[in-house]
Amino acid sequence: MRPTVHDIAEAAGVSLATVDRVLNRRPGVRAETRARVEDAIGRIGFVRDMAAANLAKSRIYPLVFIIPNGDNSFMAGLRQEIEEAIQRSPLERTEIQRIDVPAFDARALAEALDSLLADPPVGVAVVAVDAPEVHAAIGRLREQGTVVVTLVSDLPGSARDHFAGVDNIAAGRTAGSLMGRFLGGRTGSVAVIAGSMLVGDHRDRLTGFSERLNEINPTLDILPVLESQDDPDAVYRLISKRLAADPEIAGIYNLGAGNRGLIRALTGLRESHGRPMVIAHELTQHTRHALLDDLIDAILNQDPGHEVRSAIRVLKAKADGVPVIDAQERIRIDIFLKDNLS
Amino acid sequence: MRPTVHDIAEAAGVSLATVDRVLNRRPGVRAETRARVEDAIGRIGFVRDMAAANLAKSRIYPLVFIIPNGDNSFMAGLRQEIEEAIQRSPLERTEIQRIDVPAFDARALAEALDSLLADPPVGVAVVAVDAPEVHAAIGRLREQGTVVVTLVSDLPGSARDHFAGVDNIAAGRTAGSLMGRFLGGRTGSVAVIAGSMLVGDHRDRLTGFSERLNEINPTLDILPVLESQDDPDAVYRLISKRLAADPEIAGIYNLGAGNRGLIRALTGLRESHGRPMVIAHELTQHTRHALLDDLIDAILNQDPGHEVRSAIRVLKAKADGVPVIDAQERIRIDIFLKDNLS
DNA sequence: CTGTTAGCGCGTTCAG
DNA sequence: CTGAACGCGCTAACAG
Repeated sequence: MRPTVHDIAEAAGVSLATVDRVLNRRPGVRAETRARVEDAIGRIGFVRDMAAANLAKSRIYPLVFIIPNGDNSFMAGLRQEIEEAIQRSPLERTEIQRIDVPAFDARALAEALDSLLADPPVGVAVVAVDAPEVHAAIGRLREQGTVVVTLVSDLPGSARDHFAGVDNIAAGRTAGSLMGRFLGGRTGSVAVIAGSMLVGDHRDRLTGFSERLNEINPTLDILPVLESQDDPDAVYRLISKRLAADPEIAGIYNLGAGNRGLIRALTGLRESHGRPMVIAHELTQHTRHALLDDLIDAILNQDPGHEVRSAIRVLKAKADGVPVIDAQERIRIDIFLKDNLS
Repeated sequence: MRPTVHDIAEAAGVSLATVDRVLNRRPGVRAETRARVEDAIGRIGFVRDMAAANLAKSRIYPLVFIIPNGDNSFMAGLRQEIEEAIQRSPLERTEIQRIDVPAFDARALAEALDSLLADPPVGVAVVAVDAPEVHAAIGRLREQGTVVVTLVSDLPGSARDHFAGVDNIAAGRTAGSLMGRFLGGRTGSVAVIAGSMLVGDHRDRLTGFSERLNEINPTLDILPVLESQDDPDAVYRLISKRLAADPEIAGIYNLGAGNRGLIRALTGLRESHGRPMVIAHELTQHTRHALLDDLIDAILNQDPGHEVRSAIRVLKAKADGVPVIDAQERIRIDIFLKDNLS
C-alpha cells in the first residue's frame, strides 16, 4: 500500500489536520512544524490520491471553452467534440460551458474573456485571435488564478499556460513537401488560398509552404495568395477564376477553410482536362469524400477530438499542479491520403 | 449534485447494502426487490462514481503486458512505454507486470499466457503470434474472466476483447500510394523487404502495398520479397546485394524492422549515384535521423505510447464494464516526412 | 433475504 | 497554532 496522510502524520508526529494544512499550503502552521511535515512527505514518498481528495471536496472543475461561431466544418467538428465532453462531464468531475464568439473579432473575444472575471472558472480553453486586447484579457484571467489553454490557434508570448494545437509552420512545410514530391519534376504554377493573412496560423502555413516548396522544386511558380475569409463561396469564385485564367495550373494548396467551395470548383473541372494536384487542411465529411473520390490528393489534419480531450486533461492537471504526459498532449500534424483514412 | 446510492435506496425503499448488491450483481436479493432497485436506478439516472467505488474497494488493477524480447528499436520503444506506465502505476491504480517472451515463438507465448491462469490478472495485453495454441490460451484466459487486448499484432477470430494497433493492409496501401506518387511516372523496379512472411502484419502490409502500387503505376516492377527476420545485418546484406544487382532500382519498401541495416546500405550508396525512393515503418531514433538526413523519404508509424496507454484504458474500462471513447482508442497510421517530425 | 455500521484517503469544520 | 470528529460516494463485514 502506498503511504497516506496518516503515515505522514505519524512520521512527523503531528495530527492529520496539520498535514492537510501543509499539503494545501494553508496558513496556521509554524515554520518548524511545516518543515518537519514536508521532510516526512519527502522521506516516505507520499503522493496524494487526487481521486480521494476530489471525493472529499466534492470537487468539480468548472471549465469554459470559447470558440468562434463560424460555420465551417472544422469548427463544427470542434463544437461537436466539446458537446461530447459536456456529455461526459459528470463522470469526469467537470462542468463545461461553451461560449461562441464572432470569428476573427478580437474585441468580442476579449469581452468574453473579461466576462469570466466575475465568477472565474478553474480553467479556460480559447481559440485565440492575435491582438493586444486578447493578450491583456488572458493576463487578467491568469492573474487571479484561472488556468488558460489556447486551442487550435496560439498566442505566443501571452500568459497562457499551454497550447493545444499544431505547429503551423511545420504544417505548411509538410504541405510544401508533399506538393513538391507529388509534382515530381513538373514545372508550372501553384495556387495558394488562405482565409486571411491577418491570422497567425495562416501566415505560418504560407511561410512554411513557400519555403519548402522552393527548396524542393524552385522552378514551380507560387502565385500570389488568394484570401477567402474561409467562406466556401469565395473559395469557389477565386479558384474558378484562377483556373480559368490558367488551365495548366499544376497545384492548389488551400491552407484555410471553405473546402466545400474548392471541391465544387474541382468537380466542374474533372470533366474537361486533368486536374491539378490538390492539398488542403482538416479532415471533414467533405474532404473525406473528396479524398475517396480522387478530387483531393492529401489532407493535413489536426484531430479536434484530441485537442478538446487534451485541453481538458491539461486544464485539470495544471489546476491541481500535477504533471501531464507530454507525449500524450502533443497534437500531431496528421497526413491523410485516401488509403489511411482512419 | 448527481444522484448517489443513497438516493436509490430512498427511492426504492431499501437499504444501501441491497442497492450495492444489485449494482454489483451479487446474490442475496429477491427478484422482486432487485427489479424495484433497478427501476429506481433507471428512473433517477444514476451513474456510479468509479473513483469512489475504487477507493472503497482499495481496488488496484493487476495488468500484464506480454511482448517479444527482440532488440529492434520499435519493440525497445514499446518496452520503454510500458516501463513508463509502470512508473505511473500508483496514480492510476494499476499494477503492471511485463513479461518478455522469445519473438515469433507461439509455444513460448502460449505458455506465458497459461502461466497466468494460476493467479489471473484483471487484464492482459499481448503482442500476438498467429497460431492455434495462442488462440486457445487466450480463450482460456477469457473464460475465467480476464480481459485480453492484442497489441500491435492482432489475432482476428480469437476471443480477444480489443485490438490496440493499426490496420496493416491500410498501412501497406498507404506505403504503396506514397511510393507510386513519389516516383511519379518513372519506370523501374521496386524492392520489398519484410521480416517474415509467416507474420500476419507483414503479409498484410505486402498485400496492401502491391495492390495499391499496381493501381497507381502498373509499369513499376515489384521484385520478389526479401525476408530479413527483422535482423539489421540481414537487411544490410540483402539490400546491398539487390542494389548491386540492379543499381537503377527505383524504390525500396521495408515493411519490417531492422531499419539500421537499411540505413547503412543507403549511406554507402549516397556517394555514388542518386539513391532510390525509400519508405519504411516505425519512427525510431534511427529512422528519425535518416529522415532528417534525406536517406529515407517517408516513415509510417504507429505510436507505441498511444498503444500502451490505450491498452491500459481499455483493459480497465472493459474490466469495469464501462464504455470507452472509440475515437480516442483508434490507433492511427501516422505518416512522417522530415517536415512533420512531431 | 435484508439492514447496520465501519472505513477507503482525504478535506473541513469546530473546539481546544 | 493544533487536534478530534465527521462526511464525500461507495463497499464489505457482520448482524438480524
